[in-house]
Amino acid sequence: MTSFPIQTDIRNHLLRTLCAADFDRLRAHLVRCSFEQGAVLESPGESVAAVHFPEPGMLSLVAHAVDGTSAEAGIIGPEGMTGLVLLNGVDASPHTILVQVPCRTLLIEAGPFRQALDASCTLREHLLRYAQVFSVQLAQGALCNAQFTIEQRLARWLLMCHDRADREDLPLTHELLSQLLGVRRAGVTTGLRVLELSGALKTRRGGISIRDRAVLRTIAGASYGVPEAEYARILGGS
Amino acid sequence: MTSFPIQTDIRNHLLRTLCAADFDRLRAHLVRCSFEQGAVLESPGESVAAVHFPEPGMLSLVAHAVDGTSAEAGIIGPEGMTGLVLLNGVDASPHTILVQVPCRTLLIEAGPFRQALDASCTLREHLLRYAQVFSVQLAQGALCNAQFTIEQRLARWLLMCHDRADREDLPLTHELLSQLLGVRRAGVTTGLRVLELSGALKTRRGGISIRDRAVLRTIAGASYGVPEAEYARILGGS
DNA sequence: TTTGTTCCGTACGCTAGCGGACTAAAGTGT
DNA sequence: ACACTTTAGTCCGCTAGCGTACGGAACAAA
Repeated sequence: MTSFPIQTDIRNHLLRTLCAADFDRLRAHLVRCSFEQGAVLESPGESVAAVHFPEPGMLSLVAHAVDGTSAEAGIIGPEGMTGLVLLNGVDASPHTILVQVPCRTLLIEAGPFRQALDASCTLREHLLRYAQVFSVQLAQGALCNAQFTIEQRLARWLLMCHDRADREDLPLTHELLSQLLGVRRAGVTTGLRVLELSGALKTRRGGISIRDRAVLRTIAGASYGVPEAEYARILGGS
Repeated sequence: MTSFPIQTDIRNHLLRTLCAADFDRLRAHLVRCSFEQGAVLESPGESVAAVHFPEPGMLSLVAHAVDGTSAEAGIIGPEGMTGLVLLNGVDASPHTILVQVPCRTLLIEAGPFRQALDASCTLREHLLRYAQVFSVQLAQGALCNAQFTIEQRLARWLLMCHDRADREDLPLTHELLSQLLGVRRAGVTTGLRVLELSGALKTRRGGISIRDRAVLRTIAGASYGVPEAEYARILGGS
């Protein structure tokens, strides 16, 4: 027999901060899932079958050009959800969503999700506020890609990942980071070496341990913080 | 005496494709406005007082970092609207929206806009579909800034601007373009020279005339097209 | 232990784009 | 007609980051 989750046990902030009535609306449809690194939750052009509310861990939204070049555009973790496209009344998007740091999620299928949205304005409004913050994150990512160095963008990315993964050691290869940032693999290696020399982190084969967020924030400079502040303003106190 | 606009006279695609009932809901609140280049429709942290539905012309959504560096993240024209932040139930965003190519808009104040949204699901769904396309545009912009050259990004930008402005001659200085793309002014100059030599456009002091979209598309390559296709798929036929 | 594989460090030559600056041309105001 | 401002073209030296590639280290399988 399946036991439905209890709201206060949930480690996804969006679900945690739903009012009790809205949470109960979703509760019977929520299914706990678990994903390894590399799992694909959404693919370009495919109908989104379900929405995920991640618990600690990290997902990437990856944008693709028609020639196959791609780069990460957004990051999703326990502060958010996947499937914003459904919230906007659309069935599919041209993006990929994939798991970077293994995580559990609470899944709800598209049908019941849509029904719940139709049934509750407050639920819809809650999730739309997150959609707004996420679009701020996308815009900020565009800015960073245009204006900041690899080092700064690495620092920003690691901070954002660390915020969501809730662990110090992140299982990330340089190759993976290079694809997400849209830079060379060797560029990531040298960038990470600088961060390591400054004491911000330790690198291992296949992994990075965050050691000093303050140093990372210094290096990230102005590239980090805007979406985070917006999240706190809009969804932090609820 | 003010005469309220007639739907079929309107040159904003979102308003044009509203169902008649939804349009009538907005109609009495719509006010025609006109803006020069440089006009600011939204500022960081300021409550959004009104939503604009542009007619031919072009607006930029500009993202800012905390240190003042900025770059354009999105483009809005007659296919869309400003004030998505209100649609998402939030009062203000950290972005600026400003006019790049002079245009008229149909304005509706925040209060009546919110009332109309509450009164009509179909209206809200229509506009949310645009919000989805716009977020695809933001993600694609992030990808382009990470992966494409100044020349390609210029070509993409000019195509997107031309799509919206409905005129061949665009009043744009190199300085302005450089701020939007987040590159050097001199970089724009040399980039535009290449585009001009390939016959894509003519430059004048303070302006650019689009001559050959096909050439521009060739140069833009894979950087152009994804949000446009998504718009056609989601909102084109309605 | 050996073999194969994945991942990381590094190096070399090269290019795009930067920062800064100077000049010329095109417009504007008086 | 004049001075002034804005915009555009160009150039120099420089750096970040690219493409490529090689060798070694860590790990996994046998």
